[in-house]
Amino acid sequence: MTDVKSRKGKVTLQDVADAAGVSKATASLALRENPRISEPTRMRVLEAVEALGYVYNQRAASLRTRRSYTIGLIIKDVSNPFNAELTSGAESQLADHDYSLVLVTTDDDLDKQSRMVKTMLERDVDGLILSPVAQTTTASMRALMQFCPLVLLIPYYPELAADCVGMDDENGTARAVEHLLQLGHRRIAFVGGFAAQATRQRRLESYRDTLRQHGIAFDPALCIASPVTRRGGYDAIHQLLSMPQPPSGAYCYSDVIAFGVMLGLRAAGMEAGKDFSVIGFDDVPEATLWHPSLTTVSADPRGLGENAAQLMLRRISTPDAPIRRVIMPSHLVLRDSTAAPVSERLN
Amino acid sequence: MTDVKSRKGKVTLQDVADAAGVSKATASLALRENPRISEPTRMRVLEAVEALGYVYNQRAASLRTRRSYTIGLIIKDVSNPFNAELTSGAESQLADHDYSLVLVTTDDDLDKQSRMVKTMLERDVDGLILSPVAQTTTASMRALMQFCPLVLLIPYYPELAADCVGMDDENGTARAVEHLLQLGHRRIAFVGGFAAQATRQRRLESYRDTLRQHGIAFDPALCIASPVTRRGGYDAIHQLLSMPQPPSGAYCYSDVIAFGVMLGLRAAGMEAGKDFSVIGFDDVPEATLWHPSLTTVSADPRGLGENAAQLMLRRISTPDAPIRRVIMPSHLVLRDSTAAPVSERLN
DNA sequence: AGGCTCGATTAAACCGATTTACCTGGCGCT
DNA sequence: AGCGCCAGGTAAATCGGTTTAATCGAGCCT
Repeated sequence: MTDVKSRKGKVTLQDVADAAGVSKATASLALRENPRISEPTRMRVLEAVEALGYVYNQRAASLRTRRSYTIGLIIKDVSNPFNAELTSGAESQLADHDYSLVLVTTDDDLDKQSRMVKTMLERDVDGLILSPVAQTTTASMRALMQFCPLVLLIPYYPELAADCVGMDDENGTARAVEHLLQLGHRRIAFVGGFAAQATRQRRLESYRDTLRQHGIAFDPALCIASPVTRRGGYDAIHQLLSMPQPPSGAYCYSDVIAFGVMLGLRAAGMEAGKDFSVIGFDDVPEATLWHPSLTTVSADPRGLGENAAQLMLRRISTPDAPIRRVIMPSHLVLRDSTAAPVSERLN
Repeated sequence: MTDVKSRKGKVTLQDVADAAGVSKATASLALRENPRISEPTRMRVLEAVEALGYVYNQRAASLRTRRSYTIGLIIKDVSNPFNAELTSGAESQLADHDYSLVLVTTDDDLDKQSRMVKTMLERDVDGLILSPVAQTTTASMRALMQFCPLVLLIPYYPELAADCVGMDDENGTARAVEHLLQLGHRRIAFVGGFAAQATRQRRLESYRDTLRQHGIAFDPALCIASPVTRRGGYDAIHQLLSMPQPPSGAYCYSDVIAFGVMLGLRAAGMEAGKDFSVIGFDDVPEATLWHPSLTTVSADPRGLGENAAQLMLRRISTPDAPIRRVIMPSHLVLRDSTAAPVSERLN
């Protein structure tokens, strides 16, 4: 019986070579299936590997090959379902190509982001997929690109020549707002997020444009900023309902916000899809399951992660390929949280 | 202006040493704050680092130091909220100690798990946190432990001398079943999971014991196996409701299953917390938000991840420390999905 | 002046692989 | 016999750090 644990240190390629009666170089070439090594010799090496329980040391190899087969993913937080799906998509895509995912989170803190980026560079990842926190400067990202391939996630920076994958915020927003308009809503709130967020700016602009195209004036009082949490949505709807002329529907910055809004409605004795219409953004898995189920803009977070990984792999294999920006299509998923406004039905 | 990108290859420690007019050894020692290097010299090195934009290569260093500051986390799937929380807890705990998390998933497939374990060993992680798929043999885990420190997650193996963190399935289950009994339920189903799962075996046993202690015979027909998905719960409740003597409540293997059961009830024109009682396990964030909110055994997934990371860090710093098994306490969270059975209320 | 200590620095070995350039023995050909 | 060529293999350099043992000069003592 071959006892592996009896060896104090790890088994190295040199040990394998010795056992097979060849040189280290030959052992290396044999394992990498180089045709210069004859079949019988290769077999002897393979047997030695088996007998000694050798495990290849990718880390040592990477020093020479300059490939770590490791990609860093920097996001704000894994526990939220959108990011969890995104991570899952990226991980599986990378695993399919023998890359590993190093996951770090920033807690939406610029300082922590800087530290984490530094850590990743020191870990010598082959590339970095980054979902930058709001305050990240384009200059710092440009600097980062000099150190390793970079793929940007979600809030995309048009002025930065970097691969990125974002969502079609404009189209999704337009569909959502149009849906509410067609149902007969005239006072439609925009709920959640903060002004600094680039994504929110695009959606807000699109919301405003869509309203204007339908001859409705933009009312800043209907636009509520809030943290992207259920609590944020909960508080926002409370504020909206206590207005002299409350809205009859809300387009929310994210599903999470929309859930909060729905909870707030319930607390106020109202129900989404009956007394008030709610639309979210993201289409997280729970959206189907809420009661009522949530009408939302479907954003396919897993697809985002997969695409980001693919862009990264492409960039690594063809460093000089032209910049590619992937805009993931988003579409409105009609469910039960939207209906004609009460006033309309009374007529 | 110091132009970093103009350098073709990366800036190496040798470059720094040259710029500072010292040897590579001195530069290395200076950066690691070795007291043997005088302060003025250290300053010169630091300036050179700054001027050249040097980034430390942890990977190269690890070859000599035998520390990669990297921990592998192998779970079935990140997209489910329980695992997402767990991952988040582990990641933040590791990051606090300057370790990075390499995340891989197995899709609950033994074969993929083997491949991933191998990949992690080749990547030379300092330790492995593993949530083994059901069919994993103790022998294979024992073998694995000879290669790197191992912390086991969730389904713990009492016969294996390994650090592990699990949940108090017995106590949680007993509380859940007792709650239903106290409400007056007599026919209580056990829903979800497959017989091969060690965790399920423990819960099932505890369910049976609790019933017996209260003088209720175990009815195998009330025990439904199913995949751990919403669909699984949905189908199971359908099957249960079509029995001649259907149960009046169900203790579910996980919240996800419980959600499926609630959906199935709704599809059958019934409502949890009114016509039927449902208890879950895990207390995922959505549990609060369902309508009705879910009574469930709270399992603190984030705490599990944090504890696993802590065990790993401890094992690395003190390799000979005695084995530690952490059992996370679980307690019943009463919400709205449980109530006295209809029959009881008619009396 | 010679011997000693001590603090600061460095040369060189090392970690575990890859890769290049070189070596060697046998074969075919003239 | 002499030559070139080729298949198969290897020595040694390399990647970018760490670490040990040696060096070196200055200061102190007698």
